[in-house]
Amino acid sequence: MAKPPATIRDVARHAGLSVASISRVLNGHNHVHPDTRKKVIEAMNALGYIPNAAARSLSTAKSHAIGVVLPDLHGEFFGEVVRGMDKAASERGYLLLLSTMHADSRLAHQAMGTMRGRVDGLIIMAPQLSAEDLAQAIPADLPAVLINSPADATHYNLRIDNRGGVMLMVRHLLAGGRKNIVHLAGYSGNLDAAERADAFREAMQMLAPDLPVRIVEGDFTDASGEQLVQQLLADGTQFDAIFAANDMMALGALQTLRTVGIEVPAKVAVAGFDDVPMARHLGLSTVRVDMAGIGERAVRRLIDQLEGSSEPPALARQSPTLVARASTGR
Amino acid sequence: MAKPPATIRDVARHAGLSVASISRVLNGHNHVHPDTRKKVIEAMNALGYIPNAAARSLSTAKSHAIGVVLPDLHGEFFGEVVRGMDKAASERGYLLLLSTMHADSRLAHQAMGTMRGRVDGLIIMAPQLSAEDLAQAIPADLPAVLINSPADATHYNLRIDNRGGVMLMVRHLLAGGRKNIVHLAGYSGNLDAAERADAFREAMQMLAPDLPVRIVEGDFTDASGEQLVQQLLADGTQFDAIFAANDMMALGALQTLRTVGIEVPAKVAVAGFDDVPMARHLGLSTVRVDMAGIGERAVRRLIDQLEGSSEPPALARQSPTLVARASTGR
DNA sequence: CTGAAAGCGCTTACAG
DNA sequence: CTGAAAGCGCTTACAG
Repeated sequence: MAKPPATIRDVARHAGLSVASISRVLNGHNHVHPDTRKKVIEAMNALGYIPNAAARSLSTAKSHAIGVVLPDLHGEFFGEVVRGMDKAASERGYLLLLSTMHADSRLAHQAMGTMRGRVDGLIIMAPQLSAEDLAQAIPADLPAVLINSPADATHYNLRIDNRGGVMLMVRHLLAGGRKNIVHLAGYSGNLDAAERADAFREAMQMLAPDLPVRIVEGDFTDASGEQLVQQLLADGTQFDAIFAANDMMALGALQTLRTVGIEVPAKVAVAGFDDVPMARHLGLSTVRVDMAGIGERAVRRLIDQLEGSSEPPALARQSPTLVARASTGR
Repeated sequence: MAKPPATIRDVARHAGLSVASISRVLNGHNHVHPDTRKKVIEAMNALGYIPNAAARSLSTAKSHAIGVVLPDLHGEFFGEVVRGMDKAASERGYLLLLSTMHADSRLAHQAMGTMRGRVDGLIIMAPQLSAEDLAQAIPADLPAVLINSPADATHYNLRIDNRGGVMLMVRHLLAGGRKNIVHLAGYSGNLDAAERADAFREAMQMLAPDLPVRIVEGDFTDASGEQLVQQLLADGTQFDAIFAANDMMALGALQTLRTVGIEVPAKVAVAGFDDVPMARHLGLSTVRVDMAGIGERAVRRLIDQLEGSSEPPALARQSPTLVARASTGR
């Protein structure tokens, strides 16, 4: 508010040098005499000089900022993934420009448009967009890395290794002696839900070909988990394990089982996917996805790309881990 | 990657006008002939023109970006508060530059320094910093709005109305006929913990002057909630209600009570503060704070300040609401 | 209502 | 190793 901030010219004047020299030490160039460097640094400190980022960007055509476009993430995930991104970005001297995006693809387009010209690249998480809408929304001239988004031949896409995670849990349930496992799937429009259901089928086929494979579809809410299990009971379906496509549905299942007095894990084992904090609290076995790790990897990869050490686009998978708790055994 | 993006000169050439005219319609200035405006818009569309944000910032000395400095927020809070901020910011045409900050005050300083020159103002949430460290870390020339931070005469500070929230819950517990309420406080270094404990004392004094006031100190973790209640039981303390300073401690309390077979709410009512998702699931009564609302208000207020309609700095409070569930009565 | 031109604060060949 | 100068792409008085 008081005096206008010092510019590079003020520093040059103060140090008795040219602006070019100031710029050189600012950017860590070689070919600067140690004495000169010292004088410059003193002058900068004396004036409390901070380079103007806009001027810098205009000159270099680089913003050193990364745009992050995320959906309306529920629960912890938002915080976790952003934390990972922030870590990776700040380590490499980048700043994060954030925009949450709603399911509407027009808004997605708009969100990315606003960022264009202000960021060097984009990280996009758009599980709810179609491949076409997504392709349309990404500005053609901006490097981008995708997270949990529909396939796309031109961008690096980081996804959860759903197959691996499901395999871990199915193996765990079978090892516990379960014979009749029912999978509560998420709603079919969701990429991860679909992959988990497919993976369940495959895992059963592979690990226990003569056991029955049952899949019923819910919508990722606890209410649907409750309902689905009520339905199974009403139908007289035999089962000794419930493997839900996410923790919320698993919690719903637990709720119903408790209500009707079916012991967990004695009679029925229950497992989820995600490892929300509640899972630990309720002793729910689950599959943990390292969201912070995904955020970190995505940013690292984007920066590598921006700075030239890029490899061809690919589909990478973040491996989940098994978290065994009381709900699947003692 | 292909051709370099169009500049304002390209648009001017394409439209057969001067760059000044392009700029005028871009900025919605009056005194532009409708025909001219039309030509400009056509040219912009034809070239897919997007103004260069850096050049704009350099000219206007405004970035239309807001820096957000948040601590390592646990759980949902991070996502919720950012969502609120993003909403308010995008409504007014601002972008959010995000940086998470760790407890270390040097890092706080650094985080804010990086933002300086790239943002028009700052939103800072620094519950863990001392007033001095905070004052030191905020660049003097940047407008800033504080959230849940130590008092400061020069900035608007938005905090949770802990008194109001505690009052609601104490009134609720008393209305349920509880006579011996024990408050599980958070660790004393925390601002909100201290306010909640004080507020508890005051509320009891005011609403039920002849009932005993008991406060024991924990540290906001569920483990400390478990421990504290075990201790109360071991000491033979009489109580028919536990009001914890946050939900995690309340969950710990529930855990201990269940373990030893004390019925909730028949024998002991349990209440928390925050309304984490788990609270709903476990039927825990609590006090809900609208974090998204806080984020929204903070951003609105900062933008008002940036755009001139500022009022003097003040301490504002976001009112919580009572969420009564099974743990405090039927 | 429109255009020519200066200026915002940097970076970077180009000379020296 | 250092400096003078052009240029990045806008905005905005200043004339007309």
